Amino acid sequence: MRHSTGVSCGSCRLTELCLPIALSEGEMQQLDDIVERNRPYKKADHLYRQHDEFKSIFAVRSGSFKTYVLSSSGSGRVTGFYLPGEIIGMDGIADRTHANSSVALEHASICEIPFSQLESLSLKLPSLQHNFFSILGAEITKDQKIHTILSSYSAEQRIASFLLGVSSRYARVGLSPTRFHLPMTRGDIGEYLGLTVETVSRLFTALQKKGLICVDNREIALLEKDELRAIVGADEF
Amino acid sequence: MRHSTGVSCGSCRLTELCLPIALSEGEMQQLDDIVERNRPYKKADHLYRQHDEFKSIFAVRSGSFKTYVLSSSGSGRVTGFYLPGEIIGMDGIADRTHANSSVALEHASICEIPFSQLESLSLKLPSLQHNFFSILGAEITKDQKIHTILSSYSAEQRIASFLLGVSSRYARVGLSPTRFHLPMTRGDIGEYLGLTVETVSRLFTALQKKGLICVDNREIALLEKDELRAIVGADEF
DNA sequence: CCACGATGTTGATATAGCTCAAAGATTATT
DNA sequence: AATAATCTTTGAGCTATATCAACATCGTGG
Repeated sequence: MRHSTGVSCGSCRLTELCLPIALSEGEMQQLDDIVERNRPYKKADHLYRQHDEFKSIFAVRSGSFKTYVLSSSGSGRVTGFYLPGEIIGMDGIADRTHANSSVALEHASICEIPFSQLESLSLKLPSLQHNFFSILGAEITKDQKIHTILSSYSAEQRIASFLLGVSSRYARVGLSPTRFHLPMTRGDIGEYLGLTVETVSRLFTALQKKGLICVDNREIALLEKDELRAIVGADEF
Repeated sequence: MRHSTGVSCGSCRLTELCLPIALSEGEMQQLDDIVERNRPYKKADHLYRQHDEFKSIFAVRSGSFKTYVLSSSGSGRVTGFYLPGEIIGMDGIADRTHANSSVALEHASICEIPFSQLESLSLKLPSLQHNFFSILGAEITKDQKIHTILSSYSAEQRIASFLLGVSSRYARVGLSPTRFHLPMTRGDIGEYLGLTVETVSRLFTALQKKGLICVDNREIALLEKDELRAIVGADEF
């Protein structure tokens, strides 16, 4: 079901960060033809649910999403956050079934790219195939980095790393890397980082007391990025 | 540098688990032509190192590898183990530089697939492109599962999950899912699972005392798989 | 074949982060 | 605007796992 929005890849402000990087006019038009720009999503709307059949990947145009899995014991675990210019849904490629659920954290709009059509078009457009390989590779690199964070960082390092990560992701789409709004709850952050809500909250407070950040509910200012980097220690960011 | 081994994708026992799944004779021949079957690797030989230029992905033909990153503080963290029939090196696709180092845990042999040639050939062979997308997708799904394990499982659950995971990976290549040899040290397992060597060792002992496994140094027998599954709790394996 | 470094085990103690609890702040609903 | 629901913060005590230490075993190179 096509929703008329007047938006096209060519006119999208995120073109340079998304699938169409380095595509020619004509190529972009072909990609444009398979992209579906659905109705906007509102907070708590699901893009797909765990075990749903995998049909498409989704580019976040505005707003944000989280992905999560439910353990059989009921409590969920957040597996990722997706901001504008990022791609959701690659967890379904391998076995044609989504391994996560995906839900909007706020009003959001997406571009849906039917996977089978993306595959066909990738055979014709070498640049598109190349871009998509890169996007899959970037997802792998990102996931492995979180592996390292979860297996070896202290709670303070995790939070510092998380804030710096969000910062550079906002910077990527032209937003401020030092003042931003967190679309997710402390609980979501905790589930994502393997910490409890209480620990997340305490560390936000502690980092504020040290003067490294300024917290006003979900509004965050990074005051001393270098000191945050020093906490993380590694050669990242 | 080509090494003559008399081995081809067509004659490889792992064909059905590797890149060539569902390729025709002729297609497989074309893939075969770009695969390089290098000299065997011996224990502690590196396949590539962190920051090396990314040129190829590698299929493990025999033996095993681990991938790891070194934190600036010196101590490494293991990011993955690779057994026969599995693909290493996808951590370099996105930014053309390997994010991990990769080292043989024992005598091993691999098939090297130069990435640029794989890309070109994927444009011509839809099945190959499809397979490679699936392999990348599977890596993503696997990494996200570890995310969940590290962010929410107890030490005992991590070890049980790890053993069941290794079991099914050996089963996949036709080896016993109940009796197998672990190619990695307790320390490697600990780094991978975010635990200390001591905790890993203690849990092996504890699971043995409970009668769920039998441990003889690196030789493992899974005696009560169902109980191991019950420990993990989730709906996995 | 011996010796030495690497690996594995076990015990005692410390601590980072969890759990439980309760109250305050924000957001959603009627 | 009032009320309910969700989210956030803070405190006090607990526990799973880390740390430190000592010893046992394995396997590899001389």
